[in-house]
Amino acid sequence: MPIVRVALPVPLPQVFDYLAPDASEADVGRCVKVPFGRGERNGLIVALAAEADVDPARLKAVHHIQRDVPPLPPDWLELAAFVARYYHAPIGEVVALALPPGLRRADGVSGDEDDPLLDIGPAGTEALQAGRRPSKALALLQALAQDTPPWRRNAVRAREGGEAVGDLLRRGWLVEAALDTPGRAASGVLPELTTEQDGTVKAILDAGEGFRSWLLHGVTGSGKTEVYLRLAARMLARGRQVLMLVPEIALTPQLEQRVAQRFAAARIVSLHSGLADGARSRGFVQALSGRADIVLGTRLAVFAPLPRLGLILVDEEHDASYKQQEGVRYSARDVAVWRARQRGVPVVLGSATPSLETWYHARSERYALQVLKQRAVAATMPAVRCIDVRRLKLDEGLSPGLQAAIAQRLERGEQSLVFLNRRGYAPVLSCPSCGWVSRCPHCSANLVVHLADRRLRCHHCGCEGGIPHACPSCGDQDIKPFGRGTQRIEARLAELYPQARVLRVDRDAARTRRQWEALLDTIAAGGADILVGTQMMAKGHDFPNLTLVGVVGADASLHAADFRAPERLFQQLMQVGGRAGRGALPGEVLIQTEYPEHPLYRHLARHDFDAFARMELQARRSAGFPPFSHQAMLRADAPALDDAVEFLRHARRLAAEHAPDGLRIYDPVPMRMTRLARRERAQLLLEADQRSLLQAFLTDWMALLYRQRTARELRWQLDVDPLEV
DNA sequence: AGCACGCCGACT
DNA sequence: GTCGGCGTGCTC
Repeated sequence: MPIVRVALPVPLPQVFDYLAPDASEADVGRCVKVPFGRGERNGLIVALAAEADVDPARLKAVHHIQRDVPPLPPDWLELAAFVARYYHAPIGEVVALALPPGLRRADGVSGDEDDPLLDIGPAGTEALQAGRRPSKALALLQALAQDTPPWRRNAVRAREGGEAVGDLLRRGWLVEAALDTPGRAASGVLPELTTEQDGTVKAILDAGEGFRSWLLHGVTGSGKTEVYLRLAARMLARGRQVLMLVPEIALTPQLEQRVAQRFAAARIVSLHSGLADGARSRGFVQALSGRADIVLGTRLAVFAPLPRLGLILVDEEHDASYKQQEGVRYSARDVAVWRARQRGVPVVLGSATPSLETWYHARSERYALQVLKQRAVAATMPAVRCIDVRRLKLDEGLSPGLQAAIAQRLERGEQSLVFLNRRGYAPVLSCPSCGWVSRCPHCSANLVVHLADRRLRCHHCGCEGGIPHACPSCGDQDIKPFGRGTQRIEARLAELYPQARVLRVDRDAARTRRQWEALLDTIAAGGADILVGTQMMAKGHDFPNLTLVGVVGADASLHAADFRAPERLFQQLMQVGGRAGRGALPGEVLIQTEYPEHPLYRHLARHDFDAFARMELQARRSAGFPPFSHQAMLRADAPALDDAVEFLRHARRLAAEHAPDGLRIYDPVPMRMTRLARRERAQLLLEADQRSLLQAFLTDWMALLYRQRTARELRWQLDVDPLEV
């Protein structure tokens, strides 16, 4: 009687054995429905076993094996096992996170219908000429007629008014086109490559098909995407699949559009958490069955099964959103590199501001390096200058120099951006007479003043209330917002330049994708003169008429406790600086600072990422921080801090008993933001110079910790390679 | 994580 | 006399 080993979505570090009378080796990698406890669960068969690990009398039989979908291949199971092992997460939780929810339910997935290539048929050509009355169907047909055929059905569907695609097919306006190679470019004319781009493409292709990690370090505007597309084209032409990871959902539609335009014949699947269950399952199954040619998505797309995988691309590899910050805390970028090695394919990590880990790997020749120094678009790097604000009288945080620069842009009809990483009107409301400040009742944070909708709001737990008219503590009427956020800057700019159109771009102004796109459209259409924005503005959009970026309040990150703060600040400033002068007009970046001589700003002014990276790595080397050591963080949270700390002390004692030489165990400390949403949090840092030493220890330690019984209100989790310490 | 079992305080 | 508090233990 065959026994199957099933991974179940429970926080237990084991697999569970079941009887499966009709199971065979061909069922490994299939989803199953099994009885569990007194209920039923969906899981994944990860292996066949000859004998059960437990008393055979305890075995139950599986309820149902899902055989409508091809099983997940062995390399995928290995990938899940690796992630479970490396991040010390239960295999069942890894499987639950990697599989689309719909698929896991194992109750029939309609997924793998083909995505046919379409062209305009004779009836369509007739309809275009017939001068019919306007309709949705005709509008779509007309839009398509402006474009180069063929198109994938799904790509047509994704267009504006694309719901009419079925209608067009029924009418015969669109017909199935002949098969084509997916790597063929849609439009005959490709953008010409710069010498650098060309060299990079050649170097990566010439290195062959085997595993290799590449860092593609290209300044903003150097045309990294074009390099990705050329590489992808070659892989598609060879009949291979391409996996392309991007940081955030917000940026995927644009890229998807561009990829779809370039590779009309390719079946493109996009995978991200914003997708409905059905769409996510469909995409996953298309990848699994080998029908999808390109999988484009956010970090969870790294788990897409790809039988013909030929290349992995990780765009903006430094981006923090590749690291999951809850549950299984995996880094999609690191998993991508592992996967490339496992499958023997190249992986290209691209960034204008690489993470110092990646940059170090490239310098120490573990990764191959390709550099793009020139902007592909006809534009020079922006001039970066510090405004020393130490002896200046600021007007709501704006220096005379910055104001003059803005006024000059207004005169010339160009756009300015004031960049400030703090949304709201003011970070706190406070009473000057008794010292009361607006504190969040659930977090160790202040409530932020939002004057736009007259609310006090906690940016950490989301709780909010009205703005009091008098001090809740002493009754003084004279309570004031202290400090500055985007709303306050926006208001002051509107006063200073009444003729200008001031537009705020932050998470409050762009809460939905629709709002965000509307803002981008307004900016692109020249409907704004001055932008006030947070880091949302730093990413990937071209505003040809934007020539000035003013940076306000950056100094705060200069002396932050987190050793990665300078890295993030430099990356952010370089990214936001890259927004200036991407068209024909030269750009200027003005940084208001009290430390105009700070090396970080000096390197930034010279656009010298390498010098900054060398300096920062030197500091990390002497402090023994990553990448010169490897870290893991055990975090605990409970209603009372003492309980969290007590658990970590206990964990530390267990650790000390088993600790090998070379493992550094720090003391449990409250987290920087101790209280969050009514829970108090503490953490315990572990560090070792050798990754293998740390990993071996963690395996033993986790086994001990999983056996501990803890109070019900205490929660803990391990974070391997934590981003925030 | 769920969900049972199980043993002590204030209620129809 | 019971409803329900959460400690403890288990899930193939």
